[in-house]
Amino acid sequence: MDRMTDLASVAARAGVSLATASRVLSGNGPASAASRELVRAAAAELGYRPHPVARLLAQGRGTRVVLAIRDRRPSAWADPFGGRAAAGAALAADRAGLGVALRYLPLDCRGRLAEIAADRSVAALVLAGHDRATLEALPRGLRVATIGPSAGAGADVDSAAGFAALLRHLHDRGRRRIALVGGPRWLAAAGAPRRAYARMMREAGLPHRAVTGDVTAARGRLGARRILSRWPDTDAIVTISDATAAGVLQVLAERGIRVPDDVAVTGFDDVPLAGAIRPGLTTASHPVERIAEAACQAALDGSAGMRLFPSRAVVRQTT
Amino acid sequence: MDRMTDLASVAARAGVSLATASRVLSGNGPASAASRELVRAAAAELGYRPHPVARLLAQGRGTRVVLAIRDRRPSAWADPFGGRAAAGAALAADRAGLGVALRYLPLDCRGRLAEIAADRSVAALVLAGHDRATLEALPRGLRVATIGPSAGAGADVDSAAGFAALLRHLHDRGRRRIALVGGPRWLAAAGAPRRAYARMMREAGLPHRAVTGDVTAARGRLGARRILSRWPDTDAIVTISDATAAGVLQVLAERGIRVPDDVAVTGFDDVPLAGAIRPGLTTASHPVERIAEAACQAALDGSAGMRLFPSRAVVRQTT
DNA sequence: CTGTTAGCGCTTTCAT
DNA sequence: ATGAAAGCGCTAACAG
Repeated sequence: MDRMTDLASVAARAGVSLATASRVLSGNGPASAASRELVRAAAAELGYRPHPVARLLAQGRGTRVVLAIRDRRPSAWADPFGGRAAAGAALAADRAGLGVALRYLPLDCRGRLAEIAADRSVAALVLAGHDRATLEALPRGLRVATIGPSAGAGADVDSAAGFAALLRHLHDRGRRRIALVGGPRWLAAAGAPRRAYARMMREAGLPHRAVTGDVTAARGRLGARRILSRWPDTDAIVTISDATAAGVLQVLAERGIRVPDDVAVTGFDDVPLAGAIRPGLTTASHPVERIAEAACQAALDGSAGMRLFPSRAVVRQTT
Repeated sequence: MDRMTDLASVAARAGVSLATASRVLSGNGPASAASRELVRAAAAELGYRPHPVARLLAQGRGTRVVLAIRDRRPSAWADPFGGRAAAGAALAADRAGLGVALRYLPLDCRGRLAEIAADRSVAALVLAGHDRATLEALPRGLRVATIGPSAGAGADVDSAAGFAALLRHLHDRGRRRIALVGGPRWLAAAGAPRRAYARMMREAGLPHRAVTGDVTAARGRLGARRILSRWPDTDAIVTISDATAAGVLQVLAERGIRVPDDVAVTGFDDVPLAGAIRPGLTTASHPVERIAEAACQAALDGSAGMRLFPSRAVVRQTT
């Protein structure tokens, strides 16, 4: 591969200094219309391509954004959510000439965060699954955005609203004994649904029937069994993940309980197969890629403020 | 944030030259045990962290690996496969101090490939969905690995074997009139299953019954209807994606055709919900993350040779 | 508005 | 085995 043309060649060809060429091509600093024209032309003729790495080094900025998920399970990236987030972030990073790296963070992640901050190849950090304490332990001097609630910059999905919409839908359909297979405390994403459920039940004067699950079908089965034995007259079961809902559906089918006639069921997330199975799973869909994209963008821009994305209820046949 | 220690400080503290410090810390070039010890100690005491960007610039290498998928649909990244591949690649890239950028490539992608090659921030390209012509159009002087068949470096899933295993399983269960909902020509990943099907049917002396679909439930429904009207005595339907299989299952259910008693069905890929629904979908599972990881690694190492990963049949209740 | 000149932090010849 | 010095390609003060 023959040597690629550099800024110096462009400057020479345009008859201006290196600095001027840099100014017009990078868009920073002043430049007369005349030289701007000259430099542009020279760059085009020479097929000049800036060298992002050199630029970043000179500016002291990093080359990649780290997308980190804090979770109890080291396999957290295997969740359907993980891949979608990675894809969204990588798309956004690409627009900035950067790349994204994935990291898994244990629940206690102070050390890891410090490591990330010390890595000068890191341009920004996008954090998911954090709690209050994590946010406070965030090293200063590191561009950060969050996926999920936080005071700083980032993006989030309004899962409280989405979950509430699902509950309201059930209520409208006449369901009054609604049970929840919620998530464990450490699962940050499960907090909003749990609170939305508690609030709705309280306000509507309905009984609070919650058991703890996670995001697997196995725990969905377990949850359903517990619910049916503790509250046999339950007429709806809401869950925090589609897989959990699928587990619930299994138990219901085994026991000859009709869905949605006897018991309605809802999932959460709208994974690929949710709409393809029969009965189609009522759930809420989340623009995960766009959320990750927005968070990535926010981290890079250093813009403060949270952007909230909708959690849209998708009514199918299980309700 | 106070200024971070650089190599010069380490060298000074160790009482050696910058060059020597560089040699021991980067592991390239000779160094006496004595100075090695000195430099290591100094680095540790100072909490020295190398600056990856500077290193990469000095070496003239890029900072990110581009993961590009060639497809007819610009939305290709939204496939379940996309996110998993992105996650795997980002994990591998991270280990090398790099990041991953995602690109969509149209079927005719020569221009795009040239662009990628001209971008000096690109350390390597991992290509998926390519065909023969694409491989030949690959710009020289660019580290490349493929996900999918190729003569060079990369990783692939042995989907021919996986699909054949599924067919053999059906045959063992006594199925003799097996129909295929295949993929369109342009969908590279559909080639191996199609050929495996054609070959198996021929060798077993069974009738060849194939219709064209894609990776959606809608085309699965359409495919199933076509198959049932053209070959009403079909006793098994194999597909190239779980969503397609789900579509097939819908049509079968609508018509009161029992699964697997009357007709067996198989999917392909083992998406998250495949095992959670009832009847559980028989399919083949693919270590997509590990494949992307291996391809990424291969591209960065510049190591030639393809690594083949198994496509493992997962028998559940639809067969 | 423009040119000169130092860096950015590390690698890598080239002598010694 | 080691050191001096020349880059890698670009940006950003600083003068003018």
